[in-house]
Amino acid sequence: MNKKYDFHTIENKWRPYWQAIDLYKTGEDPQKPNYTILDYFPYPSGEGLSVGHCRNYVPSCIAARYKRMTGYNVLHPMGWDAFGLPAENYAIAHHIHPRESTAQFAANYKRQMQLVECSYDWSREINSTDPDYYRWTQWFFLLLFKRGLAYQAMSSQWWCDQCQTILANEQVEHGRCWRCDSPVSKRDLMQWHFKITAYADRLIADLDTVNWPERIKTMQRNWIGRSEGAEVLFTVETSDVPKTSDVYEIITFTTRPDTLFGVTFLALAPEHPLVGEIGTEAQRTATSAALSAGVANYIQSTRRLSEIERQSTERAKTGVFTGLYARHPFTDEPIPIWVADYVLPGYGSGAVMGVPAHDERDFAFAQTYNLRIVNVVNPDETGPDETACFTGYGRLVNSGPYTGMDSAAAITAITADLSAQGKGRPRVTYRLRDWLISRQRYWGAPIPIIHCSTCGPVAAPEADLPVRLPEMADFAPAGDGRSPLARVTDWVNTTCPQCGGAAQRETDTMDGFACSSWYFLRFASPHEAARPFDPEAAARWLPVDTYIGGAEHAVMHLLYARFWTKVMADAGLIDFVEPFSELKNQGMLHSAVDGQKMSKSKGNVVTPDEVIARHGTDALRLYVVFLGPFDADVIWDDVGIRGITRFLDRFWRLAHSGFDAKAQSGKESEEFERERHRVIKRVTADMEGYRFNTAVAALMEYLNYLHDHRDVPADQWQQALESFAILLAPFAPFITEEIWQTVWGHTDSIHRQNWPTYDEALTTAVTARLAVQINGKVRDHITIPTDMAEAEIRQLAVNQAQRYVNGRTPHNIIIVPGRLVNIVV
RNA sequence: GCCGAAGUGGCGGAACAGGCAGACGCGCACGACUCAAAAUCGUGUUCCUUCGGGAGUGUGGGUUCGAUUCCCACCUUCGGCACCA
Repeated sequence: MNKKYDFHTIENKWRPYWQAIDLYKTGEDPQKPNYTILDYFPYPSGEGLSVGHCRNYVPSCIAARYKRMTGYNVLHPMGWDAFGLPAENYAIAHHIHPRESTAQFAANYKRQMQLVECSYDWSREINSTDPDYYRWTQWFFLLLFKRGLAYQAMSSQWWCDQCQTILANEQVEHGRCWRCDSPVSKRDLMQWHFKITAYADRLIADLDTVNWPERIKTMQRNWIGRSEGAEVLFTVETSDVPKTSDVYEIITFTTRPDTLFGVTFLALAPEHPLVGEIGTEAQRTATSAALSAGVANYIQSTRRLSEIERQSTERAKTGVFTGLYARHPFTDEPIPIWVADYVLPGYGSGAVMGVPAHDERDFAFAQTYNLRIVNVVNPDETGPDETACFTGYGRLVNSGPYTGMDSAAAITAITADLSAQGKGRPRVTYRLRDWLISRQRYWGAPIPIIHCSTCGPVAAPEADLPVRLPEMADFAPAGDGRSPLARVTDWVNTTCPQCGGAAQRETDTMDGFACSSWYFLRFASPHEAARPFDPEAAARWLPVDTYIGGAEHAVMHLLYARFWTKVMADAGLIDFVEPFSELKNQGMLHSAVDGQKMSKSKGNVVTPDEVIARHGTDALRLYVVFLGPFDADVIWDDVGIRGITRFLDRFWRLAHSGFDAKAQSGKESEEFERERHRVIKRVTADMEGYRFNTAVAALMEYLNYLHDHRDVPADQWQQALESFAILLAPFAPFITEEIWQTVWGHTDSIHRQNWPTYDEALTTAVTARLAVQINGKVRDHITIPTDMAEAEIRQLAVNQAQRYVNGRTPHNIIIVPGRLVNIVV
C-alpha cells in the first residue's frame, strides 16, 4: 500500500544521515578536477533569511550538487561578514554586545541555511569578527601600508550623522548613507585611505579577462571613469600689490584642449585652496573690498547647502566673481576668475576652464552671469550655431594658429604646445577616488598602526597581531568625530615599536569591506594558523570558478576585492590577478503584496521557515528556481507552489505504484528509451546554463510522459525512474534520497551517484513531423522518415497541400530539415 | 539628461543559431470518483469568427519565402550614473 508523502518525516530522517556521512565535505580526490562555487559573504542581520535570499543560495547549492555529481571536487563554503554598522547600531539600541548579537544572527542564518539544506561544507565556516580572522585582515592592511598603498590624509569626506562615522564614496547613494539611508554631510578629518586609484587602469583592463555580466563590467568602468585630457595652467594677475607668493597658478583639467581659445572664464570650486588666498589678495585693493565680501558670503551660503541640494542638476548654477583675472596661456588675454559651486572639489584639480560655447554646464553658467561666449569649434557639415552650445568634435575657428584643424589634430597639437611651453601637460583623471577605510566606530577590525611623535605612523609588529578590539561597556560614539576606542586610554597608550618611546594606537577601525576583500582566500584553508592562507590550497581552489550574488555590489565589494587581489599578486602571494573568474547575478525576489523587496519594516516578508513548514524543503527549493529565470526579478506567489507540490506528490506515487505488472507489454520501447535520453540531454544543458526553471519544466514533462507510458518491461521502467530521480536530486534532495534508498533499496546516497549520461544518436526520432506552409502560413503536417530525400518531401508536401495550392504553380519550395516545408506560390 | 536591460494569454513564464508562438506551471471551466468536500484522474483554456477562416509576441515601418528573434524610429517599465569639466 502507498505510504503518504510526509516530507517532515523524510527531512528529519535524512538530515542527520547526511551530516553523519559528511556529504558536503569539500572533495579532496586528487584524480578529480576542483571547482569553487561561492556565494557573496553575507552580513547576518537580525531579520534572518527571507525566501528572497533563497534565490541566491538555492541555485548555488543546486549548481554545487550538480558539479559534485559530474565528477568534481567542490568547494562550496559559507561564512559571516559580521563587522559593521547595523550590528553595532542594533547592539547600542538593545543594550547587548555586538559580539553576542552577531553570534545570534549568524547562528540563525546558519540554522535557516541548513533548513533549506544548502550544501555548504560547514567545517570551513569563518567569521570576520573572529580574532583569528581579523588578525589577517590587519596583516593585509600592513601589507598595503608597507607597499605605500595605505596612507593617512586630511580630507573632507562623507559623514553620516546617524551612524556617526565617515563613509567611502561608494557607500553614499543619492546623498544618503547606504546603510541607514539618512542624509550625509561633509566633514574634515584625518583619514586612512587605500590607494585604489593607483590600480585604476588595471582594474579597467582586466575586466576583459573575466566572465562577468556585461552590465556589471560597464558599471565598474563608469565608476572608475577614466578620462584622458590635459592640465592647463593659468597664471593669476595680481596687479601691482605685493604678493604673498610669487605667482598664483590655477591648474585646470580639460578633456577638450581643442576648445582652449574659447575660454571666457575660470571657475573654482568653493573648497579650492586658492579661493581663500585670492580673497585676501582682492581685499588689498580698495576697489574690490565689496567683491571680497561677496566671495566670503558666497562660500558661507554654499556650506549651508546639503550635499543633495548642492549636487542636484535641477538647481540653477550659482557663482560669484572674485574680481581677479588670470592670463590665457596662449593669448595672454585676461580671464575673469569665478567661484562656482558646480565645480567639484574632488575631481581633477577642482578648477575648470569655462568654455561656454562647447560645454553645457559652462554654457548655462555663462548665460546666468552674462559671460562672453566665444565659438571656436564648428560642426563639420553645418555652419556654427550661435544660439546653443555645440559639444561635439568639429573644425577649429578663431583659434590662432590652430584654426582650420579638426578637433582630434588640435587636441594633440595644443596639448604638445602647452607641454613645450610649460603651461600644461597631458593628464588622465579618474572619477574613482581613493578608498577611504577609516571608520570612527567600535565594531570593526582595529587599524594596526601606532602613532609615535618622533617616528610618525608605524606598523604594529606582525608578532603582535591581532591588535584586539578592547572590551568596552559603552561603545556608543560620543559624537565628537572620534572613535569610541579613543576612550580606552590603557589600550590607546603603548610604546613605539621603532624607538620605544611613548606612542598611541590608531583608534579608527577598518571599513567592513576590508574583511570581505580577501575572505575567499581564507576558505581555501580556513584553519591555517601561521598564515592568512596556505598558498597550495589557494592555488588549488582559486580563483573562484563561479561567484554568485546580486548586482548591488557592482562598485563596492567587487571593486575592492579585485584591488586587494592585484596587490596580493604584486606581492607574490598568489599567481592570479582576478579573484572571480565567473560572476553570476541572481534576480531579486519581490513581494506579491507590494511588489517591493522583502523586508521586515515593510511587513512583506515570507520566510523559508514558514514555507518549509507548510510545503517542505524540496518544494521550496524547486519553487524558488521554477518561478523564473535565474537572473530575472520575479514575484513570490504563495499559490503557485501548488504546482510543485503536485509534481512531488505525483513522483512519490509513481515511484510507489507506477509499476503495474499486468500492464507490462514485456516489449522494450525505443521511444521510451529515447525520451529518457532526451530528458537527460535537456536537463544537463540547462544545468550548465543555469536555466534551472526550464530544467524543472523538462523534468515535469518527463514525469508526465512516464505517467502516460507505463507499459514497458520492469527493467526499463526502473531505469527511467532512476534516471529521473538522479536528475531531480540536486533540486529535491530529500524525496529523491527517500525513494532511492527506502523504496528502491539502494544502500548508498543518491547524492553520490554519477550524473546520468545520454547518447546523442538515441535522442533523435526516426520519423519527423513537418509543418507544411503555404506562403509562410501553416496549413498542414506530414510525417516522414528522417532520412527521406528532399525531392520526395517536396512532392509529398505539394500533394498533401493540394487544396491550398489551388492549382497555382509553386515557384519556390523551402525545406528546413526536421522542421517544415514552405511552398511559395 | 546619459548608459544598460526588458515589454509574449487572466497570471509566472517557454521558444537551439531567422523556421509550427504560448512548452511547463498557476488560475479558471466542465466531466469522472465521492453522500459531500478535499485530494486525484480526464478534457478544455490567446482573441475574433458567418466554423471557411481571420488577427496576434509594446507601437509604426523595413529586410526575408518566412521575424518574438535581425535593422530603423517611437512608447512604456525597471536598473545604474547623475554638474566628473
